[in-house]
Formats: sequence, structure tokens, C-alpha cells
Amino acid sequence: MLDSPIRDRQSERRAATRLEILDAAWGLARESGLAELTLRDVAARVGMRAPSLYSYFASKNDIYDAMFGQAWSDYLTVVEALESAEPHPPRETLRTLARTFFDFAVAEPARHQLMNQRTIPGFVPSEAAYAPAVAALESARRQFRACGITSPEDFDLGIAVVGGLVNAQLANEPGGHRWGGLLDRAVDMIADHLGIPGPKRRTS
Amino acid sequence: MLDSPIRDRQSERRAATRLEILDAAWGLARESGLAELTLRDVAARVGMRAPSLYSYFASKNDIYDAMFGQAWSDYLTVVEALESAEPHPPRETLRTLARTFFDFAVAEPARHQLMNQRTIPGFVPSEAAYAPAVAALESARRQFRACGITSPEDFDLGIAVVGGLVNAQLANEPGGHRWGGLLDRAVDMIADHLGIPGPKRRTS
DNA sequence: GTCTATACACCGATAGAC
DNA sequence: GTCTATCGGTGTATAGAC
Repeated sequence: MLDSPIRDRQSERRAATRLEILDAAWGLARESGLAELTLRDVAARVGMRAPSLYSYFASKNDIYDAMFGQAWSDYLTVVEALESAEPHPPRETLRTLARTFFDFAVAEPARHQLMNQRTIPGFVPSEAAYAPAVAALESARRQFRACGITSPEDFDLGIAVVGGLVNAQLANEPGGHRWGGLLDRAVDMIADHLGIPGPKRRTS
Repeated sequence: MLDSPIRDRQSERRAATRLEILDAAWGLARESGLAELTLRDVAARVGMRAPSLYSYFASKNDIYDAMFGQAWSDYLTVVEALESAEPHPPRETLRTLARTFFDFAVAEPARHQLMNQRTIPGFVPSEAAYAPAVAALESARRQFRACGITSPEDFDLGIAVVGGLVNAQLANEPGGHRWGGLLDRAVDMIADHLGIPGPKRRTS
């Protein structure tokens, strides 16, 4: 009974509407900022009134939670695609990993704010939404390990450096390239520091 | 007439009340979060009603602006004290500079959020409030230069790395020491990368 | 089941009495 | 200068129309 055709159709419709709502929320977040989201605006964009959203999400933070899960799932797909690609020299793998994270982040500042900063008042990601974030971090950790970086401290350092470049770029020059242009040098700096073999890339 | 004794007393009282209001705002920001500030709560803490605050500040963002200016002025004092201290070996100077910024940031996450992240909706620091931030950055730049780091790109890289460690610490483990313990290593890594002479510090 | 109308408590901000 | 009263806006809860 629980999975009768009727119920399937209903739950499919429901899931589709949820996606519509989330798309509207992403659009508004991109245009006006993540924290500027209002339920009335989101509802209007999908042809509803604000209270109707409560048929699909338990609260505004529940919408943020679903967006958080979507964003990390998307990034998980990207980072796992890198992992399953044919092997490359360690420094090239690290460069690609760093560049992928950097580009993903600066491409959509609102998404990066949701994924990596904790600035939405009262929002704490649920365990379910956090799962793809953990998986993405583990994928990155495996790729670090494949490059010979096994110590947790070294991994923390690498993550922090790339994240620092992202934040500096977004905070001081969103849309620019001043810190993005330092990314390859930063990776080589870490690789040198950790004794990773391979040629340095020429600085541009 | 404009600087009669009476007027002096009035403006002194006014400035004192402004400071009282800002102290109340800092206390609430520390306790409940920067974005959770409400004018009603701030006013209550100084024994006023919310509208009375408008006699001292033009808006809520004007309060944030004054807090922004205070925070950077405080940091400017700290960083200029470092600059006027007796010279030290380059790596030690860089370590002290990095540690000072790191400790200042993690000591008060709300203050760091206001100073270095742009997450308060609609808040853009005024030119006046931004001035001490520029001065602090210039002081840091001079100290980098005294260590032999003259290229703007190298400075950007150094700032970003330290900022990345701060953000990682605050985002993933506020109050902890996981990324703070990597700070000296990170400084040595940069110093090695840039060919700064001097002994490495033993890793802990 | 979906959606709406309505209402509530709270927010920043303003007007005007005192 | 500080107050009360109030405005438009917010997230959210719920009763009821369809």
C-alpha cells in the first residue's frame, strides 16, 4: 500500500515541487544574497504564498538545510569524478584538486557562504545534509594520501591554505583573480614543504 | 561659540553614552552572536528604549560601523606596537605577526566575523571606519618588507594563509587549537618558500 | 493533501508628544 | 533627549477552503 502507484505519483510531484522551491531559493540567493532570502519572495517565485512552503519544508532553516545538502552533493560529484580519473603526478593531482575547490567556491559566493561559513543565524546543518560534506572531505583526503600526504595535520594545512585563498578572493575582490592567480604557487609551496616529488610549475 | 564649555560637556556626555551603547552591543554580540543583535536588546542593556538609540546612531548598521572601526583600531594598536618593538630575526617577526593576528581573531569570533567577513546583510563599512583597517594592513606590509618580503603577491599569499588557518579553526573547532598548532609550521613553510633566512622552529 | 487567509510576535525605523 | 505609538516587514503557526 505504501508504494502504490498513486502514492508514487504524489511523492514524485512533491519531490518535484521541493526542487522547484529550492531552485527559486538559489536564484534569489545568487541575486540578492544568501541571508536576504525571505519566504515570501521564494514563494512568490514559484507562484505560492509564504505559508504554503510549510507543506514542503518544516522551516526556513530547513530550506537552507536542503540547499546545504544539494551544494555539498554537487561538490561531492565533482571531487569524486576527479578521484576516479586516471592517475596523474602528485603535484598535478594536488593542483587540480585545489583549483577545482577554488573555482567551485568563487563561482557562487552565496553557495560558498552556505557551505563553508557559519553565518546564517540559527542554522546548523542536519546530519543528513552534512553527510555529503563528510564524504567530499574523505574523497579529498584519499587523494591527498595518494599523493603521499598521510598526516592529518598536513591535510588540515592544505585545506586551510586553499580555503584562505578562497576567502581572501571573495572578501576583497569578488569576481577577480588576484588570489586565484596565487593558487598554483601555493600548491607548490605546500608540496615543497612536504617533500612531494615532481617539477614546479612556472610562475605566471 | 561652537566650543563653549557647555557644548564640550554635552559632546563629552554624548561620546560617553555612545561608548556605553557600543559596549552593550559587544557584550550581546559575544553572548548571542553578531547577527543576533537587536536594537531592543542593546537599548535595554543601557536602560533605554530602542528608538532612543537613534539619538546616538543613525541606524543599526551605523552601530556595526562604529564597532568595525573600534575593532580595527584596537588591532591597529596591537600591530603597531609590534612594529615599534626592537628588531628580531625575520622568521621570528613573521611568527609573532601571524600569531598576533591569529590570537586576536580566535579570541572573539564575533569580532572576527565583523572585521574580516562580509556576512551582515547590507552592512558596508564607511570610509572612516575602514581607515584603521587600511593602516593595520599597511603596518603588516611594512613588517613583511622588513623581513625581505616586498612583492605584493607574496604579501597576499601570507595574509591568505594565516586567514585560512583562522577561518578553519573558527569554522570547524571554535575554541580549539587544531589549526592554531599549525601556525608556526605554516610561517616556516612560507619563509622557506620565499627564501627567508633563519632557523626553522622545531615542530611540536 | 494543497494552498490560502489570517494572525502573532518580533524586527528596524519613524513621528510626534513631553 | 527620551518616551509612546505605530508602520511595514519578517518567520512562523494554524484554521479552514477546495
